[in-house]
Amino acid sequence: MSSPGSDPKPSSGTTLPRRRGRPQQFNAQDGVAIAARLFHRAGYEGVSVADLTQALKINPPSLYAAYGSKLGLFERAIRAYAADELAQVQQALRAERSAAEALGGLLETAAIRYSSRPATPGCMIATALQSHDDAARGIAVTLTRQNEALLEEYLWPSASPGKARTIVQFVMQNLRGLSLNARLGYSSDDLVRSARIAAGAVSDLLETP
Amino acid sequence: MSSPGSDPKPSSGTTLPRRRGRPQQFNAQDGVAIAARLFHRAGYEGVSVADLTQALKINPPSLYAAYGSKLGLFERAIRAYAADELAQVQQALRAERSAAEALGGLLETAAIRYSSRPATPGCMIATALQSHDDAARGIAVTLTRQNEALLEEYLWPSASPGKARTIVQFVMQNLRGLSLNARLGYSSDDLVRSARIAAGAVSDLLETP
DNA sequence: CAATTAATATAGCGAGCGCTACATTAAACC
DNA sequence: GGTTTAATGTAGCGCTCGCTATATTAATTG
Repeated sequence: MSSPGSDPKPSSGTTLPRRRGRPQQFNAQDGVAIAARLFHRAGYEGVSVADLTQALKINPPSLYAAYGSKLGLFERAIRAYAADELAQVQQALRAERSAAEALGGLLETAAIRYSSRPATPGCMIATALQSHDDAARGIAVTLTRQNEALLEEYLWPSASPGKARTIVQFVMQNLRGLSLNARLGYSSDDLVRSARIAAGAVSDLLETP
Repeated sequence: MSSPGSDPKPSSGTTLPRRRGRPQQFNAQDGVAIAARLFHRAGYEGVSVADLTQALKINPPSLYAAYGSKLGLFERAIRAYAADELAQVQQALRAERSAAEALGGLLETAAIRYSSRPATPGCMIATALQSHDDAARGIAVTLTRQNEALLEEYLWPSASPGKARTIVQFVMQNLRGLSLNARLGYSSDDLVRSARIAAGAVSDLLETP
């Protein structure tokens, strides 16, 4: 009966020998994913604790026991989202092709991603960048700075540091514009068209030394 | 004593023969300008009625008597802002030069405008586009659609309707990205550099028929 | 001078917010 | 079984939100 293997919902990746006390009746990781969807759609302040507890089918004390606070859950949600996006982006960059092609692919796939799930349009991080809550926005700023730094380092073999910085800023500017336009309801085709124009400009920049 | 000329603060542009009742002790137009600054900085939901009454040095009933509601004041504020911006944009477009130069100038001056007043960075409309309040966002969407339509019509002599639409979407995407980057604290030089890259892409699009 | 009209100041309503005290329930330990 | 540990459900705290009822003040009107 008490064998570890019978644990139906291990909240961590490794199978633990189930702790004492009443077991958690919901999966905390699933909760993060659900919260991420809500926060992506409506932003940090657009989602209330009541919304979250209703979506996770738990009561407030369970949420606070599991995540500490609304902000704590938001941080876990946006970090999970960022890790997911980062994996996709790095896959786009790691492919054996030129930096121009890679950045073009990055822009184009972003355009598609931003508009492929109408319930969660745009980029969650770009959306969170404009929260009025200082702490929530701070988390988004930190994540976006990390992504900018990563892109910049990726470009160092292909461009001077200054030029890399310029290109990254232009790319981020367009990604953020794409995210906003996706949230405004622009079609996937429209977004891809605009992404390709930006990609062309990046390509020109990389070609002229 | 009761001559109209002695009216110290006519709330309307025309000098009225002062109505009956206790006179308004604040200038409603000034109030709109002050509110516009607050809303520009912090967005619709980032400014409370208490913030507004404190900034206008009035009590809530006076605000509601003058503007109807917080949303009413926001609408007057953002419309005033939009009219102001529209005048500057139309001046940029009306100049006798090519569409490419005009759009390039539009992008560049926007980059400068968005970063010239650190207390109110970015574009107020672009910022308001992401409010969580449906009514406030709706007003911003309406204004931005009007601006898009205007830009599109401006381009009709220079490009096919489809191409005009594409160019406008790309320009708006970059304006919105510039606005967000301005709010993130990017320097004026950085913004202008990115704006010029976008302008170059627009120029290319207009040159290739 | 009243009577009328309108903007003011005081004070607080109802609702929603993030969050928590408290008692209860369900598991592991001995 | 009894004890310990932890997650749960109920209920509601303190606060801020947009907004307003009420009484008061300051002007025009006759």
